[in-house]
Amino acid sequence: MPNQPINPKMPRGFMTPWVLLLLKQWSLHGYLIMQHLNQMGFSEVDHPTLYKELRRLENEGYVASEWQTGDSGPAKRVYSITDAGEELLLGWTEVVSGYQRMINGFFDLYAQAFGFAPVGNPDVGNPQSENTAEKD
Amino acid sequence: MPNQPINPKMPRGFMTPWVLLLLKQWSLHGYLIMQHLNQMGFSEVDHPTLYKELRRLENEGYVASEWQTGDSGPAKRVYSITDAGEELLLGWTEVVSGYQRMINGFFDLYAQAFGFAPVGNPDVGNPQSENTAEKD
DNA sequence: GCATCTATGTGATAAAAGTACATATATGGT
DNA sequence: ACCATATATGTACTTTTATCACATAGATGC
Repeated sequence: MPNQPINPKMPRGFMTPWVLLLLKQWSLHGYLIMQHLNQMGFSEVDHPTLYKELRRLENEGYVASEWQTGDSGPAKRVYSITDAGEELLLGWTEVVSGYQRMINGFFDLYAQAFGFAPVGNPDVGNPQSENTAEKD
Repeated sequence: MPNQPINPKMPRGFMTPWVLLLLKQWSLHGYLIMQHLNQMGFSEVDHPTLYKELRRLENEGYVASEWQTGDSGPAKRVYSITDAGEELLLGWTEVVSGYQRMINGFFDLYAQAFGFAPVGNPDVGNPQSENTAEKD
């Protein structure tokens, strides 16, 4: 395993549909969104990146926020999705479907190139022994 | 469908594993790699981005290139993967598996939020009529 | 009193991507 | 002969994006 150069940075454009979908399901503040994203596999979301993205989405009318004081701890800016945001989410969902097809294509080619699917990938039956590779 | 703000740009870090995998399977020059990537779903790969990425991968020893003159048309810089590149590909494959899990998580949450999977998504059986949504 | 967790933000810098420009071979059309 | 287009690769500049460091503040545990 190479240890240095892999930087699986999730770009803002990759994060957006997840944020919109989370806000479709729940009303959340930034800190909670960050924790949800981490749970869903986003490695170490940079919090300024997320807060700036939320601000941008709000400026463009896709989410709305209001301060939640009252309860314990520091004030929370709670976001909820708008109608425009739900529409945007539908468009982004098609994009994520495209990502999914690309990833399926990756593992198809992987199986072609190596003769078997990588360990842990549910795509193919992972023989690992009955190696029917036919590389030329 | 929103028409303006969705930018499904594939970042370089997203493109890398596909490039390495293509070069694991074949020796290709940049122009052909670009066409393969387009076929695999990368929308409009920016050619300077790809050429710079190939140059970077070569500088870091993950691919090697040699000029192919001789045949018709302009000279082609044909790339092939190195041993280090194959190792890197294995690392990236795990990352792509992570992407896959994230996308599966997206569609799971989508089904939760909307009560059904989006049209065209193979994840769930797409009832679309027997809508058993249980949104609170 | 101090560290840590929660919670949100700003400002400066560094990295990355996109745009425009540039070159060259080859082919097909007018 | 000239032009447009497809192939094929590249550089330079600008803009966008992301990261890092810094900053604040309430609450809890030691």
